[in-house]
Amino acid sequence: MAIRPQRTERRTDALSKERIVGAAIEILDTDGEKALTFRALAAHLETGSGAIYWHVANKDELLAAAADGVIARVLTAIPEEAGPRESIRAVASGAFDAIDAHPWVGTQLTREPWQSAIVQIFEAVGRPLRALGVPEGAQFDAASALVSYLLGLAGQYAAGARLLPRETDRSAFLATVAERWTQLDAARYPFVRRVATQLRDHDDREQFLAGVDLILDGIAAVR
Amino acid sequence: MAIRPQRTERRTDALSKERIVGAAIEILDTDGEKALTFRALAAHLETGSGAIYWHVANKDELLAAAADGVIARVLTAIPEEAGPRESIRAVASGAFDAIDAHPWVGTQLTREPWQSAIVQIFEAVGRPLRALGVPEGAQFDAASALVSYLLGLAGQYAAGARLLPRETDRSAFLATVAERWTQLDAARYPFVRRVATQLRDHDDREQFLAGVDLILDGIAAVR
DNA sequence: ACCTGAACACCGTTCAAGT
DNA sequence: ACCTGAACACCGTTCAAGT
Repeated sequence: MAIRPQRTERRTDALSKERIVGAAIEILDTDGEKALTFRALAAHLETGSGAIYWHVANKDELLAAAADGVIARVLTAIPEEAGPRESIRAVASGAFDAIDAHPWVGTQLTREPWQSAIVQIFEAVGRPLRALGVPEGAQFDAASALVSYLLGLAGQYAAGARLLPRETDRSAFLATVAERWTQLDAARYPFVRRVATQLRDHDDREQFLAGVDLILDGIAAVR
Repeated sequence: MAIRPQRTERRTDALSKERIVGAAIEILDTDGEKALTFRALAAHLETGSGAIYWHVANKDELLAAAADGVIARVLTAIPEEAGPRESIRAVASGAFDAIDAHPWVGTQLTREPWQSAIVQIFEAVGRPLRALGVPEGAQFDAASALVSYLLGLAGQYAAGARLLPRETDRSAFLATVAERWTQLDAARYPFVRRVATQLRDHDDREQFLAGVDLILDGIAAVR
């Protein structure tokens, strides 16, 4: 209702790590992992490719910062008040949704285990373990198992997205793989053939959370 | 004791997919992932880089074939007579050892979930589930969880190896990361700080198998 | 049918030169 | 201090030309 005064548009032309990372995320989201090059990024920011190196050490740092930004946003959105088990499930499903929305995050997370995004996830998954009654000595293994599982699925999911540029949807992709599974040698691959139809019809998110529950059940069993 | 006759060295000069994959594995093992280029491979095989494309579609296929070869060898070495749980543990530790010996396998496995090596692992891990008493409807999720976990760890392990060219050993690397963890903000990272010393002192293989047991316990609990 | 190796179309990164 | 953009040192892949 109020007529806003002509804003004296603050110039944001100056390069900064934030602007660079933001532009990188934009390119990754809209055009995919392969599209992020320093040349494309420089064009997007209307600068020279060398300028980026003034603010960012190299491409690894750029990708790590981009993944860190996405994950940090997801983790801060998780309510703290929930019980420990719900809290861990919330972290896991938050991470899943982030990777679903930004498949390149899945690729990046599996590239450097010591990067900030991983440490954040490790903390968020590990902290509730004490309240869950897991003995001190078992918490490190338990948190590592959860994080490894999450990263494994993240990697597979990202690989799928890397294959499908945009056209095919995931269910068509799964149907193709399932079809291939049914044609495997019956003597060598009885199990794979048997579950091929389940591959075709399953829901990724549900299956991911089923795995988290499996691990949580295992953790509870040890306790 | 017996004096072997002068062997009439069979000429194996002709290129073939096997020879190419064998040479690729050799380069990957001795010089690391980055060293495998078509130029290096061609030099190793004393041919032109274009010749390789007559036998192999592209680099993805080459890497998949290399990983497939390593994994197939590991899986056939596993005794069938063991109980279902021991069988799954044997597959997991076999895969771990293969990735430990050839870290590039870890990278490759996480790149294409539909590749032959993954299907082999999926089969080897899924087949014993029936004998374990897991209901038909739960076997797909259980096998997927085990494979995702394995791939997650494989990726992390490979990333570590990618970082350390050759000099530093893994324990020094873990000590460095652990040291960084102890310097994190106490309010935001209480858990990570608490387990930092465990990171430094833990055994990767033991922790990996602890995770497998955790998942197997979870699977047993559901049953 | 299979091999050769120059050429093409890219990369990430560096660095002298500018402002 | 920060930016420019050509240049460097690579890649994977293609393809005309050979045998």
